[in-house]
Amino acid sequence: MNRFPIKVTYGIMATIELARHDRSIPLQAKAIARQQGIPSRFIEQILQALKQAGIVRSLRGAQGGYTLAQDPSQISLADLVNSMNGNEAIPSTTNSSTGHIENRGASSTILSTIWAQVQEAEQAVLRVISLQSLVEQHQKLESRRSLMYHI
Amino acid sequence: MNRFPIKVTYGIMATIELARHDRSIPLQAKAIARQQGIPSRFIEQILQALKQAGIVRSLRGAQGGYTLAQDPSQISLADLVNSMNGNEAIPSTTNSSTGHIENRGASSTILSTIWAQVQEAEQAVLRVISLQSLVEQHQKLESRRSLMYHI
DNA sequence: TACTATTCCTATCGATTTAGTATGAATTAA
DNA sequence: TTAATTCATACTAAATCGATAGGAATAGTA
Repeated sequence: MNRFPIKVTYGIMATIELARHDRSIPLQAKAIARQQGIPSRFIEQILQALKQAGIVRSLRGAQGGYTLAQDPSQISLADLVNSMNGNEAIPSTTNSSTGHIENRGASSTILSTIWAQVQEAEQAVLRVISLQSLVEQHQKLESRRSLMYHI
Repeated sequence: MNRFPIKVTYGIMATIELARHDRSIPLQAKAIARQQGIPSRFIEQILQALKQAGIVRSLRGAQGGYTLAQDPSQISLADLVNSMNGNEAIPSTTNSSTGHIENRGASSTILSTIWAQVQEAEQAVLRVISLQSLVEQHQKLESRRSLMYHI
């Protein structure tokens, strides 16, 4: 079961769609929504996040829409996932009211560093997967599926 | 910042406490709660989960409480985290109403396998950390802290 | 036996997060 | 000028998280 947040899933689906599309012609949020079965008002918000992260470019107005800002081979899954997870706000360890270093329990200190290792392991997996490879896998699956219906 | 769910964090703190405690004498939920600053009604629930997973044993009635079911060196962080995350319910890919294989989109299929890789990477990190080592790190941190206050 | 301390079971609750809608302003090609 | 589109912001329903609550079951002890 896919357990990425739906926002992340939709965002990836959208970028796959953009990658399959002619890069010189903007693709509208509505079109992406229709092709992938995503609520169009929702995908708009997600595309905003992708834009803030510099993954897509947008063109406003009639005939506007979205295009990829980079080559699919240069975009990693980590880029995509991170941009939609709202990029971790200031992980400072100081207490803002006192200005002192927070005195958390020892267990909390230990678990923080372990959590960091877990995060890094996840990032390592995601970094080596490019949007390019996602698109290729996508093509393979789709064609295999159409073959099956052919029999 | 520690981003494990609080349930997981508390459960780990509880097992550390149990590991530091004489294994032949049951330690009460209330005692653990007091020592670690955890709501006692809450830690009870978490200890139930740890019991279901076979990590702790319980004794009911007066003078009852909890003990570790295994040696701290035999318990991995993965065991702890998994037991409190409510052990992934039946990840079947069949649609229960139709009995047919679910026809998810290609992207969804791809993301499922990627999610599995992410999960495995996380597990790999957690598997190599034993409760034993957590306790040792805990001791070190505590003694370093008491030294600091000594100066 | 009665009393008390404890685990165990299940329900409820408030706050936060997630997933999605709604409304409409700003922008731009035609 | 119009229609199509992104952009900004607010709202809402449902799920999940972090607990709290009440009481049944169990067991040591007087």
